Order: sequence, then C-alpha cells, then structure tokens
Amino acid sequence: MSRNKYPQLTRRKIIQAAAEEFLAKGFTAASVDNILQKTGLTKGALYYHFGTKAELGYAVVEEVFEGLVREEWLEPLTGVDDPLTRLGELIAGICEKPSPEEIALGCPITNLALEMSAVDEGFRRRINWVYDRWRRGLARALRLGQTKGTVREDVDAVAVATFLVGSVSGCRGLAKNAQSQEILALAGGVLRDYLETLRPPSGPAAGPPPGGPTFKTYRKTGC
Amino acid sequence: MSRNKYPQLTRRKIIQAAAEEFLAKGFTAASVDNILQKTGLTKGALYYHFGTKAELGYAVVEEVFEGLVREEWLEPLTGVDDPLTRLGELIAGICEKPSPEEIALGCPITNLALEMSAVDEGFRRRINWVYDRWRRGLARALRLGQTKGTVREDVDAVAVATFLVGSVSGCRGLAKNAQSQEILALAGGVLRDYLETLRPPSGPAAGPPPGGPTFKTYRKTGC
Amino acid sequence: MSRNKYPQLTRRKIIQAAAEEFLAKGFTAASVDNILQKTGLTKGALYYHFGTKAELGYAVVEEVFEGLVREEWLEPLTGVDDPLTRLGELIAGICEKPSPEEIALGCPITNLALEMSAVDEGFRRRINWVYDRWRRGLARALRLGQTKGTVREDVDAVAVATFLVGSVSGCRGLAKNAQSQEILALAGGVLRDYLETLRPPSGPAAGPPPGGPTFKTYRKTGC
Amino acid sequence: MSRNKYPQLTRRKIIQAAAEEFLAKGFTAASVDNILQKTGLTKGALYYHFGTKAELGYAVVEEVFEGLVREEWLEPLTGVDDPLTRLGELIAGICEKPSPEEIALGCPITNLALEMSAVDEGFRRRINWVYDRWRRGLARALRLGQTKGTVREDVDAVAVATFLVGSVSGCRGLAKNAQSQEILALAGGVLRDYLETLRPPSGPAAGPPPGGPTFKTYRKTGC
DNA sequence: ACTAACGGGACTTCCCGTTCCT
DNA sequence: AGGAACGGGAAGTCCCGTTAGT
Repeated sequence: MSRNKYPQLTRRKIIQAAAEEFLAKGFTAASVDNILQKTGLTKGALYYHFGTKAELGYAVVEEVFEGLVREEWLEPLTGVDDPLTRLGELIAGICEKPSPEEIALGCPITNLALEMSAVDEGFRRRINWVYDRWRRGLARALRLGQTKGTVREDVDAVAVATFLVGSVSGCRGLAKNAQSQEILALAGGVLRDYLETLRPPSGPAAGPPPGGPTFKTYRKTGC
Repeated sequence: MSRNKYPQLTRRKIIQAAAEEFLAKGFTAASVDNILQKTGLTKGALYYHFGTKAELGYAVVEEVFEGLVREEWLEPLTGVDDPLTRLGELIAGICEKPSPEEIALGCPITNLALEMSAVDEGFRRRINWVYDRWRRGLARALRLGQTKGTVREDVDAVAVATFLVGSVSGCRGLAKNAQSQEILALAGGVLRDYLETLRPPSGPAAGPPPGGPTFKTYRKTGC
Repeated sequence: MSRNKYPQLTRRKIIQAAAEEFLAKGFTAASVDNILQKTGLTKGALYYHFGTKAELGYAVVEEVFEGLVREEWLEPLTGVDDPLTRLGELIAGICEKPSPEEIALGCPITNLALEMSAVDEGFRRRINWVYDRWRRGLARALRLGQTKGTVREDVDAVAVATFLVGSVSGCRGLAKNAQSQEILALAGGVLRDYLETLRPPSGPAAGPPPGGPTFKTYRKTGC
Repeated sequence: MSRNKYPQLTRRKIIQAAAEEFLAKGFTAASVDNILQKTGLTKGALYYHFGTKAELGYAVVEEVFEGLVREEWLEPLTGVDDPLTRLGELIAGICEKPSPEEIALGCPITNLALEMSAVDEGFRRRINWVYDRWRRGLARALRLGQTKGTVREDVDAVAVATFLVGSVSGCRGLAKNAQSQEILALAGGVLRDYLETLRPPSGPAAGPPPGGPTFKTYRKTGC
C-alpha cells in the first residue's frame, strides 16, 4: 500500500464520520468499526492518526464542535452594535426554523457534555473550553452593546451569557426528547421576550422587527 | 439461602442501584453486573423482575426519576398563591446550595434524555411523560398565580413553564460540565431576575425577599 | 395453593407441550420456559414430575413418540394377511397426502434420534427401543405374509423391515429439508414399486390397486 | 505473536474444527469456544472470518459437507457405464466396512438437515443445494446406464435417485441410533438387492460380483 | 500511511435448576 | 402438587486495540 499524499485529508474524513456517529448514537454507543465503514478506511488509519477512541472524541470536540459554536454564535455577533436584536435572530433561527435533524439530535456539545463530562476528564476539559468560548463571546457582545447603549448598563454580562448558553442548550434538549418543534418555538419565544427585558428603558425599543430575513445567513448546522 | 418473602423489596433494591449507576455512568456505559454487585443479587433476580437492561431503565425513569421531579418541583408548588416566590426559592435551593453530587452528576432525567431519546423510543416516551408532568405542574402553578393576582395576566403559562424546565436543566448541565457551583449560581440568579419580570406591574413588587430560609425544606436530591 | 386432584393430567399436559416443542425446535434448542408457558404451569410443576429436562425428553419418547409408531404402523398391520398391500397403503398415506406440518417437521423420532443419540445415552436407548418395536412389528407382519403366501419365502423379513424403517424415515427427512411434497411422493412411489418385488412370482400379482381409499383410516399424525 | 500470512489457512482450520464439533454435538449444542480451543485461535479470528455462528455453519455445509458428497458419491460415478454395480460397491463400502466413527456419528448432512432445516432457512437452502447435487449426480449416472444398456429403460432415474439418497441417509441414521454395524449391513444388503432389480431382464445379469475390492479406493470419510 | 488479520476481553441474554411456601 | 423468586453459569456477540507487512 503506497503512502497517501494527503494524510490530513484522511484525518478529516475520520473526524467527520466520527462526529456524525457521536451525534447520532453518543460516544459510548458509537462503534469504531461503524465510523470506519462510513469512510471506507480501516483500523490502521484510525490508530495511526489517533491512538485511541477517546482521542478521536477529543479531536471531534476541538475541531468540529468548537467550529459549530463559532460559526453559529460567535461570528454573527462580532462587532454588532445591537447584540440583543442579533441574538433574537439567532435564537429564532434555531427555534423557529430548525431542520428535522436538529430537532431529532439536539445540540452536539451538550449531548457529549452530559454523557461524558462526569466520566472522562479529558472530554470535560475540552468541552468546557468550548463552552467558555461560547459564554465569553456572548458576554463580549453584550458588553459592546452596553458601550453602544443598546443594552442596559446594570446587567451582568457574564451571568446573562451563562444563562443564555444554558437555556438554549437546555431547551434544545427538551425539544429533542419531545421530538417537537413547537416546544422549541414556545421556549424560544419566551427567551426572546426575556432578551427585550435587557434593553435600556427609554429610546427606540428595538431594532428591526424580529424574525427578519437577515438571520438566515448565519444558520449552518449545529449549535 | 432463604427465599425472600418481599419480592418488591428486591425489585426496589435493583432499581435503586440501577438509578445510581445510570446517573453516574449513563445507561449505555452502565454494567448490569455492577448493578447486581451493589445489591448482592444475581442475574436470576434481575431476569425475573425485568428481563432486559432496557426494561430496567424504563422502570428507573418511571419509578425513580419521576418521583424526583414530583418531590422537588410539583409538591412544593401545589396550592401556592405566589408561585413566583416559591419558584425562586426552589431555584435558589438548587443553584445556590447544591450538594457536590448534584453538581458533579447534573439532572438525572436530562442526562438520560440526551443520551437515549434519539436511540430508544421506549426511553423517549417515558422521559417525555416525566417532562410533561413537570411542565404541566409548573404551568398549573403559574395559572393559579394569575388567578390570585401574583402573576401577570398576559404571560403564556405553558410557554413559560416549558422555558423554565429547559433553562433549569440546561443550566445544570452547564454547571455539571464546568464542575462549578459558581456558574450554577450565576445562571440561577439571572433566572430568578427573569421570574420577577412576570409579576404584575403595580402593587407590592414581591413577596418575601428572595433566598429566604423557607425553601430549604423542599430540597431532597435530584431534579 | 391447593393440591391438584389430578396430577397425572398435569403431567400429560407438560409432556404434550414438550413433544410439540421438541418436534418444532429439537431438544437442545427447546426451552423449558417455553414449554411451561404453553401449559400455563411453572417450574415447580415440571420439576415435581420430572426432575430434569432430559427426563422430560425420555418421557416424551416413551409415552408420545412410541404411540405414534404404534398407531401409524403396528396396529394397522396386526393380523393382516397381505402385508405388502397394507404397507403400500400406509406409505401412500404418508407420502402422497401428508399434512403441511408433516412435511415441515418430518418424523419425530428420527429427528430426536439424529440429534441426541450420539450425545445422550438415555435418549439413544429409549429411541432404540421404539425403533426396535417398529422393526419387529414390520418383520412379524412380513412373516405372517410369508405364512399366508402373500410374501416370497426367500425374503429376510428382519432385513427388509430394517430397510423399510430406514428408508421411510430417511425419505421423510429428505422431503422435510426440501419442504417439498413432490419429493416425498417420488421416493414413496419407488418404495412401493420395491414392495411389489417381494411378492411371490406366480399367483395373484397384488391385492387391491394401490392408492385405494382404505388406507386413509390409518393416518393420524406422526411417524 | 506472528501474524499469519495465509489467512485462508486459518479459515480452513476453523471450518474443519467446526465441522467436527457440529458432527459430534449438533449445531445448537456445539460451542464456539470449544471450536476455537481446538484451533488455538480466539474470538477475534472467528469474528473476522465469519461474524456469526450461523455463518460458520453455512460455510461448513458449503465447503466441507458438499465435498464429502462429491468425493463419496459423485466422482466415483462419473462416466461409469455400469452405475448399478458401482453403486452397489459404494453402498457396500459404507454399510459393510464403516469406521466406528461413521456408525457413531451418522451422515453429517442428514444430521444437520434434520436439526436445522425447520428452524433456520439459511441452513435449509444450503443443505438443499447439497442434496440436490447428490440426487442429480445419481440421476445422471443412472441415465448414462440406460444409454449403455446397463439400466432398465423404464426406471424413473430422478425418482430412484431421490429414493436412494433418502434410503442411504435414513439407514445410516438408524444404525447410528442402534450403534450397530449389523443393522447397517442388513439394510445395505436389501438396498443392494433392490438395485439388482433395476437391471435389464436379459443379458449378463451383473458386472463383477458385488463386494469386490475395487470400491475401497472410493471410501474417505463421510456421506 | 494504511491494510488485513487477529488477540482478548466484557457485556447482555437466557437457560436450567432449586428452594421456600402454600 | 405446584407457584413464585432467585442462584449461578455459559454462550454468542461485539468491540477496542495491535501487529506484520507494504
């Protein structure tokens, strides 16, 4: 067998297939052989690149799930003057127009977090790193809003960011179990109402009307 | 070896041990042998009472996890005139004085929900039944508050109840992964602030000051 | 629980259910619990009457399968002056008008014989006892025919009887595997042709034409 | 531990050991661990080559038992002008000089057929394929004899072939249960007498005297 | 850099039998 | 005479990881 000229491509293929399996079945129930069958590769390829099933899982967290958070939440919020409006759009995108898979499978990181964090410290740390970036991104956006006057001065940006991450992932879990988009929409509506609470009392109540078309560009797949 | 005169007691012992294992390791990773070892019983007893690991899991959901929700959330709220104050106390109890285990292991039903609902329809249905009771209990309490004038008339009780269940379980998951009580306290504080939003505009803003001593009596273990 | 007034009836029920299970799945693959489920009884009843699965099997051989041979082969042949004609009718009954079950399941004793005789001496002896009665019954009938002049004097009655038992059970096994009545009819026709070979050269070639209606009365279920 | 360069050899070893176990204990009662212990291999090897106990059984039928029929019956009969004589020799070889194992264990395919054909369609089809080759081989030999004038024109070659397969396997089963070579010899003698019936009336009654020394070269092991 | 072949173990299932009790 | 509860073990499946080779 000749040397592959693009080993990183092989690595990517394995990680992608693994991410799908972990999302669908969870880490423990996922089978290494299944993952490899999807790629057409064999054990040797996997254990050359990773060495262990857990390390493969770590790579999925760091290189796939982190990216989902960044694309879905962090990038759409960077440099936005009115973060509450934008957050409302993002939440609407997830809660009101989810794909069937998003409902059925829920939030990838949260699934992994609840399954593995109490069992495997390596997972816990890496997932925590993703969550931290998520929370900090939201907090930074909120603080920028405070600077611009679109967010009340007295809100604790970090606390609210933490709450938002928890709420969003929790409500997605609820909807996953119920397999119901309506439940997701219900909870999403309340969450958006809550966000309006954070605006300064006077001045223009809100930005553009919620549910506008702009948010669509931010939707991709996952978190 | 004397035959047991109280087979239901044996059944309870197995279910209890299983609940602990499932909570600690998840359903898939839990081992039947471990569960039995905790009880001192053998395969024969389990096969007689349950027949399958999945059926054992179903019984845990129906007979243990449902009870946690009922004791922690439903019973403390029945017949309460001012549900927002009481909800604040309950949330404070979970978020500000959690036991180390509660932080480390998170919310039992939510763990199982995210692990199994996409894989096993039997689990999904039973967990959904628990979640429904939870949501309906909160909604009923909020409606009673509306009758008594302690909750704003224009709030959608079912939507808020759904959001509360999602938020609480989501924030507990976040704290579980971070293994941090502070994060839980942070999110809990925001959630309680949100609850104050739901009170009628005029009149006495709130009941007793939040975080009062009364709520301690409602804390037990789990959800 | 009060004493049953007719324990022998319980015993019969178990044996009957066991006979069906053994015939359908074989002895090893048959499950004691399945057998009991058919009867509505429990382990206590079975192990009161039998003590072991093997002993239950022995009883089935002795009390059920032996009866099939007797009813199907021995009784129809007792005191018959022209055994070849009668044998032809019996064979025709099995080979040309078998019930679907008879084709699907084959000959009960032969099934058990091939499965168990090399493994369990207890089975082998009892099955051998049944086979011996079968063979002796045929041999006696043939000898009576020789006395009456309907069977050639120079045929070895025991040898032919042995061959007949082997051929019939073998051809039924072949048809069972092929799940084909035609194969059974094919082989049966040849066997009946062979029987004609055993008649004395001169004199009336045969009795009534083969395939006559009389044989129907001899058919019951099994061997 | 050196990796095997000839995996087909490993495969053969497993199949051979399995064939012996299945022949000795039957398929259901045979233990995978026992089979592997005979070969010195482990679960991994079996799972790689077969994946399932049933698939191993299928391979045994297709690659071992089929070969027995071919070597014992088909090859000795190909291109033979006087098939009845040759058949007599083959039957004599099995019935008059069987090895102790042949008596004790009986005909491999027939054992499997009676045990599995009513339970597992995969077995039934494959065993039926073997039986069909057997029957067709005999029928072809008989037709060639008819061409050469050594077999009567009016015999139905397929029917007689079917009957022969059934009789031989049935008589072997009878002898297996009785654990008696005499019974086998008895039935074999009758079968050979029957074969003589199929010769054309006039002309040289038979070829070489039955029981001649030539048949010994065809004996191998099984069917 | 990757394949084919295999090691070795753990898990659930399921089964036969036993004992206390009525 | 028989029901209910449980003991204890073995079997098949499947899975993760490793090594010899290329």
